[in-house]
Amino acid sequence: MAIEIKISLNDGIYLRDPQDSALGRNIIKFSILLIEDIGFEAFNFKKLAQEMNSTEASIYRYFENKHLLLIYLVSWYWEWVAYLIKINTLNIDEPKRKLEIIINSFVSASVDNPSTDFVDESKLHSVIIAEGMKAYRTKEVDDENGKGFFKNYKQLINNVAGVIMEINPTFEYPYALASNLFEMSNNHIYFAKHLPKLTDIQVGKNKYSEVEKMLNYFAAKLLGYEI
Amino acid sequence: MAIEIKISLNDGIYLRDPQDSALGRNIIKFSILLIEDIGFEAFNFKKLAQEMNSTEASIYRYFENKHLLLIYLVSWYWEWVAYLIKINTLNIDEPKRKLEIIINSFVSASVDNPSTDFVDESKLHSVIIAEGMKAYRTKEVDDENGKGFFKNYKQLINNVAGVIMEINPTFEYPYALASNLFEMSNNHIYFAKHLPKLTDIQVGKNKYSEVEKMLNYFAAKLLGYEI
DNA sequence: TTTTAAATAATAGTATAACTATCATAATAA
DNA sequence: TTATTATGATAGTTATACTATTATTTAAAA
Repeated sequence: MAIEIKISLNDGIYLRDPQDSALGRNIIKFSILLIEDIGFEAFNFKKLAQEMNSTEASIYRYFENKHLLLIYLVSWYWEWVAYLIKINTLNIDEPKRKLEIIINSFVSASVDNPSTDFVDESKLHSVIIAEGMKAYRTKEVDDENGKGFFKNYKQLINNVAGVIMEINPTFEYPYALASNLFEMSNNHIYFAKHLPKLTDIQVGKNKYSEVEKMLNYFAAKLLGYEI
Repeated sequence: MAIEIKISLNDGIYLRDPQDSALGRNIIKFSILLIEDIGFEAFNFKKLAQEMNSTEASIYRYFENKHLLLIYLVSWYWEWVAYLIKINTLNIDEPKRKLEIIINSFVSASVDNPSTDFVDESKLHSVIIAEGMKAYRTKEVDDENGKGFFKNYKQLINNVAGVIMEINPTFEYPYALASNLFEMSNNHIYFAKHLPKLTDIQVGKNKYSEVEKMLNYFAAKLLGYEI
């Protein structure tokens, strides 16, 4: 029996909570698959409706537009990573070990760890790597940030920054390092796949161990400890 | 008298070279202003035509679509930064000092250093910070990379990686550090302006000295030297 | 169980975006 | 001066991003 987690997200993002109905869950499920397949620019609600045997109008009852659907997916991902970090660091006291687990969670949020049957975390991770930043690189960012749409991300970074400060209380850039580790993780997986001249690491199919090693190295050097 | 630099960009990006005509230069000039103003998603050729008192059809004779125009702007920016780095490191031998100049160029490519009268480098920098990554986070990236559309970026990173290897020949991630310094620079300027909880630094109006300080600190720590 | 309400489907319609085509006119080059 | 090319003016096509309406199914309440 699968444990069902109800992920808690800002209800301003959606018109009707997609977790509460079969149609809603289908929207999430198929949007991840379709965005991964054709990319966010080519993705639209008409194609999504076709893919899931529903109608455009039905999808519009859940999300105002595809931009807000992307924010939903991205928020889901952030919550999912936060959850992974939480359960995997529950019994850990050593902050350096905690950061190692955090980095592992950034890199391998993909693997073998399903939260629900309708979200394929591995594909969601692919979507985040390729499209995630488009959720907050828009002219609406200030308005949407004011509405709390990005609080999951800020919360996640806040938690990571806390661990960084535990490791080295005099380090001047805990928040910047935290967000950079997350962004760098996604960036360099993307670079390795598409623009390899921009990185030194290589990745295999869902094998991101070199990225993990690099992030651990960066963190250790910056915070002044040996791995 | 202003020195006119003809920037050399991959001619697959455009249909007709915008540098070669008044209309073309206007397209570049006004697209920067308009994208900065309304954002890339809301930007289109019809609005651009209105803004510059021309027609949609005329603009389409220069660029296939707005995506390729963005690639053009981004490539211009990369070339511009590379040029800045080149002239400012001409007489510098010390690689640490070179990296300092590189970081300064990433951060303040904006200020007081016009290359041409039709490109406002400061506004272009703003556009790159907010929209730059959208040029290469698309489903077409592999195809376009194959056509050489991103070679300006790869070249720039290659040069920076060269300096990094001069400083520390045993450092394992010269390309990743180079691209990360560039991406981090734009990211944290953006974060400081729009999502300040994701960073530790603050920025003023075109005053990015804290970003510069942070990047210098990161570089020094990672490469093992004192600033 | 029926009746009522709510969710979804089916269909149609509008406005705008993203182009393409055609022809006239202006500027430039041969 | 004529031929060529660039631009402008205008119109048209297809696709996207929605909104509206009504019918039908499903679920909840009485």
